Amino acid sequence: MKQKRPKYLQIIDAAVIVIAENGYHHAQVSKIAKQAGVADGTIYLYFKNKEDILISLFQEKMGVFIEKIQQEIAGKDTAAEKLYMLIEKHFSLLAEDHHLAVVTQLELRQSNKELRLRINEILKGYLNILDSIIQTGKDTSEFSEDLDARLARQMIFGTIDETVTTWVMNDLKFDLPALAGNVHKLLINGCGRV
Amino acid sequence: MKQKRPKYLQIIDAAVIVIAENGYHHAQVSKIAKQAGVADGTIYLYFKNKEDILISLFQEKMGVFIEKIQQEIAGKDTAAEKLYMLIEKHFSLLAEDHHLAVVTQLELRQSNKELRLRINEILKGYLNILDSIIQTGKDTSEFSEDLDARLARQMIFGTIDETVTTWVMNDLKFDLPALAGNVHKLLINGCGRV
Amino acid sequence: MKQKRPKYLQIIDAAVIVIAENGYHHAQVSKIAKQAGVADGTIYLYFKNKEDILISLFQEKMGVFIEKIQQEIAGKDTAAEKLYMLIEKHFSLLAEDHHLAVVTQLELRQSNKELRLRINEILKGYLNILDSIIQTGKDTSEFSEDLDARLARQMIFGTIDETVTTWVMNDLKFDLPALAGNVHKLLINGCGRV
Amino acid sequence: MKQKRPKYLQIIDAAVIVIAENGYHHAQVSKIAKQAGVADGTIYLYFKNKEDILISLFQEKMGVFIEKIQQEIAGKDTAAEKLYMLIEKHFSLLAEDHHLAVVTQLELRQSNKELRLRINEILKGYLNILDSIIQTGKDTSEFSEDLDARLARQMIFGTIDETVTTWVMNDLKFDLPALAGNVHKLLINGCGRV
DNA sequence: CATGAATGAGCATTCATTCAT
DNA sequence: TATGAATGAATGCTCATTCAT
Repeated sequence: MKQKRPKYLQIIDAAVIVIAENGYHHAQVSKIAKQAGVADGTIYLYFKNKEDILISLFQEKMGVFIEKIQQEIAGKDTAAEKLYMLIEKHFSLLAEDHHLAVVTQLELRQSNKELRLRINEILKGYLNILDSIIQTGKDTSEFSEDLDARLARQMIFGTIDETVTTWVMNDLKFDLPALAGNVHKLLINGCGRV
Repeated sequence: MKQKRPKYLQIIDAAVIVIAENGYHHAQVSKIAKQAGVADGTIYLYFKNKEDILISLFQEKMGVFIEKIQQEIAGKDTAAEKLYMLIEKHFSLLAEDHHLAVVTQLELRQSNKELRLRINEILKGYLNILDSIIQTGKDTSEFSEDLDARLARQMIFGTIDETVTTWVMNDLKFDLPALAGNVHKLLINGCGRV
Repeated sequence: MKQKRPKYLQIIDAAVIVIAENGYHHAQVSKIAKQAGVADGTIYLYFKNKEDILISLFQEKMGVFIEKIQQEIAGKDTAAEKLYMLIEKHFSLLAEDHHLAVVTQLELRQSNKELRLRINEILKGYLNILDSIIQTGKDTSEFSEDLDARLARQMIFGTIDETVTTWVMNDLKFDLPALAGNVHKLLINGCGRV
Repeated sequence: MKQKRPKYLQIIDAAVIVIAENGYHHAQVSKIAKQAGVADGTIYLYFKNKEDILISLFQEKMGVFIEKIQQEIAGKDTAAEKLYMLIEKHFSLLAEDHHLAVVTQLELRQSNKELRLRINEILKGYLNILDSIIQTGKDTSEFSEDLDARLARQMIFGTIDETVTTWVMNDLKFDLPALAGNVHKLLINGCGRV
């Protein structure tokens, strides 16, 4: 598996740094190669093309992201508790890695539609977690049973995503994890029984 | 009336079509000119450069968008009614103009950070409407008085935007305006008293 | 005759100013029109094309230049005196009109070979004066009778021209007319009997 | 030896040919690349931009030019002899390379002021040789001790340059090196004691 | 005579990808 | 595996000139 070779991750980490510091459109393959300490041609021994670097980057980072969140919510029983842990972890993981935050919220969105669709594919792992939380909420009667699961998922994801994007657009100045409580309250209200 | 600058709007409308059909990165100035039925050089009699076309496009279309929404909500008294009209109009206006929907949800987001910041500036007009609805809700006690206005705005905008983007990403297949009622219920719950 | 119409000279004077201030390659027809206070299209009622403006400019200004120099040297009897007056007048006329100096020494030389050949045609009037001075010198035995007239003319013209160009390249800082005496001495030596 | 950068000289030689044959303003980078037998992009591995090609061209060719002239005059004792060798070599070197003659006398002068200033910088090496010859002349009492060195340099350079330009403008038809003797006589007279 | 909106040909430069070593 | 020199397609913008009014 290519993931096991050290240069694979080395190049992905270099890509995150180069994209965060130079922006998506100025992140040339040669810059990534230099940052990774390899020759330009070496990139193509580990990735099919430039797009493959970006896909793999998102896949790799999102994989870790999802895994950590799942660990956090595994021990919780209620949907409310699970949702809180998800929001809190989502915010704190990005607050800990500014480069990654910039890359996922701003830069990677400048890619074309095709790449965005493939990124959406990867995102499904995250959305599945949301679906399972919503289902939990219905099972425990925390949420209304006729709650539209897809819309609820869009509300939760849209709200979290918009909040993070606003934070990044504001140059990561305010304390993102501190908002977890209020965001959680809003979303629980939205999903809850009236 | 804008009849005095027919070519200006002619070029903007051409840009929407060309970007929607070819994607942001393949929307060459010459294609826009051909679509508008003018010479390449004519573009530069009305716009400073290519970026100026995009800014102006967003400004022009968003201006009409905001105006129509404001007309809809002006006659309503409660925050709930205002919010419903906003969601319904937002969805139906985009459902009526698929080209514009694709351009604003997908293509224009591929622009660089600078352009994105200028687009955000223009978006503030829309966000101001949201703020005034939230304020109305607090005044009428529909919403909790300690509701965090900024987060509420992010939830409303994030949810609506995510819903529209999902619709566009699904090739505009499902009935977007039909979702207005459920989205409204979710958001009102979220903002409401517990 | 087109020369009699006031706008003809108005446009030529505007061209001198615009070229001097913006450089040959940034002297657009529209700038010249604006400086002359006429519409772009009006230029083409008086000149065939842009090149015609430049040719006419040189012709018009060089005509006055030659006339004034001829008046100065007409009353002198010796070649030495005539040459001195020519040098002195050449220097002082350009020192009096910095715009014209910049245009003839620097900017007009950036034109293509064809235009340069036509400018050379016009310059022949000036070179004829030099030839007549050299002939005078031979007649009066001031100059050696086997002096190569063409080379002598090139030496005189080359030296004067190089001196003026050096002055312009040095931003017209030093006192050009003050050099007339020394330049004259050098050239008279060069042409003179050994 | 410059064998280490064969493509560098290859491109410069191609540029001389392309500019001589097409004129400065029609010497596109792609034409130079094709003439040099490399891809367009390869040009930019060796030169910063198009202007850099022209600067380097002049530098490279003028460097060789100056070196050869210095070798010629090194063995001579008198200013007169040195000046003769300089003129003769200057004429014969250009007579041997018509392309280079056209490029330096006509085409490169069509560049903008900035480029011309940089060319003047490079020319200083040549002018320094003239200065040293003039100094030699003063030392040996061949030249008047109160000869204005700067004007003398301008006379020598102006005369030689004007002669070469006239030759180029006449389509290199007459025998340039054959003029060396007469030009030399004129200049020595000009600088000499009366 | 005068206007000025409209035209459209022309070109330097970047950068993802390849391949001989 | 690893290198890095070489490739070549692709595009926004300017400005001299025209012509309907």
